[in-house]
Amino acid sequence: MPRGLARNHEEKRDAIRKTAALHFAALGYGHASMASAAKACGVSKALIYHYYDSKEALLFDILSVYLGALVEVVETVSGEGTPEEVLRRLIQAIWMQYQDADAEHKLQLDALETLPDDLKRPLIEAQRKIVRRMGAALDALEPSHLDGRLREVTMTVFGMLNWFYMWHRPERGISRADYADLVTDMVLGGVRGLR
Amino acid sequence: MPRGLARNHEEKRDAIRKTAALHFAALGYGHASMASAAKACGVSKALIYHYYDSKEALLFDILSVYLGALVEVVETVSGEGTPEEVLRRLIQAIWMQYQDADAEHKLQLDALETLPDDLKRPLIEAQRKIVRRMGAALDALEPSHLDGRLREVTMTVFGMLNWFYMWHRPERGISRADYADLVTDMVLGGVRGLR
DNA sequence: AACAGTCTTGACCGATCGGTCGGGTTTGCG
DNA sequence: CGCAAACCCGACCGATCGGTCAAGACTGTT
Repeated sequence: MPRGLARNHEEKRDAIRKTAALHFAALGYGHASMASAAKACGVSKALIYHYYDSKEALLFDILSVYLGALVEVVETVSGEGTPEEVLRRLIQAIWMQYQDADAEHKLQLDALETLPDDLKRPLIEAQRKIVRRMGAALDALEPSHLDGRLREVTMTVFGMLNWFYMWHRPERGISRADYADLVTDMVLGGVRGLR
Repeated sequence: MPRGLARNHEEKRDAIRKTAALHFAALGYGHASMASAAKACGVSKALIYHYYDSKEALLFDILSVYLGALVEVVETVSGEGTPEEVLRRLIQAIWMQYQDADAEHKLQLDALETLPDDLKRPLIEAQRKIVRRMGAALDALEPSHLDGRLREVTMTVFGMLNWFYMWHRPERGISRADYADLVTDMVLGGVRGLR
């Protein structure tokens, strides 16, 4: 029984995953090739296939790691304090997790649909967990006020958050933390504004 | 000087543009091929190249027609009435224009960046016109209240609107018109909620 | 009727796609 | 040390990509 995995096996896999995510996000998953991704990673294409079975498997791993971390963060946000405080902490937590993961986030939006159903399913389930948590935090704000519109209101929140990377330029405009508070304030006021 | 364009030249071009937009949006622009688009249109690939110079030119025409119509609608919304009424009409107008253009809208989000700069520029300019109009409508709501945050608040509105197609299923949930009003109400309340 | 140019197609092009293969080098277990 | 498997690569594969071409059918102008 000679030789197991190299000590740095996981690190190298991590590096490929991260760099490939940046590359796929920059060029678009459909336009980016495995050859160009390999060049971006500074390794041969064959080496990527040593770590991953296929382009699809690589994409799945990128999204799976990203969404897994997001779910964990969301589910560990404490539920103490007023509903307003809980919502603010939840939005802040999601928002800080998005940081440094713009590529993975963008990839999730434009390439998740290209995965076959059996790979898509667990990722969708992770998204659902996150959405459910946000829905619960919103529902706690004004009992019975959001009846029948909880789903739609929840989605407006994710719309504000997910749209961010489409227009924000790091060098100008407000900080991420400030934007999270801005969104929280608008949601709090917006929910009260619903008649 | 024999023969000009066929009487139905424009109609056939329109049909190709519309069907290709649906096809590109369904498969993703990067994954969809001209051969598959041709099959979806029920014509040969060579015929598409009779009407369009390249895949890029086809994409540009799709986005150009779409954004052109959107700009026109946005710029003809009347400015009469209270600022709240103007905002509501503007959001309704954008929203109704999005209808039946989900494919073009989605395409704009995931493929615009793949165009070369000289083709991208006029489309970005069209987007800017729409954004400016929304910004002005928001700025009129609470003078001096949005100072320095107008850009970010404007983007939250487009986030709520643009995110819609990612989660909405036509057969369930609220109608488009109701969602437009929901967004308007949340924006009005949200802006007041900003401290 | 003759002709120029549109309309339409299937066959075809070089390039690139995702993926594989044979083989060289390295490394840990026996 | 010996050797099997991990690690790594250049070269290669069939398929498909965006795009072209030659040619037949059709049509409005002269």
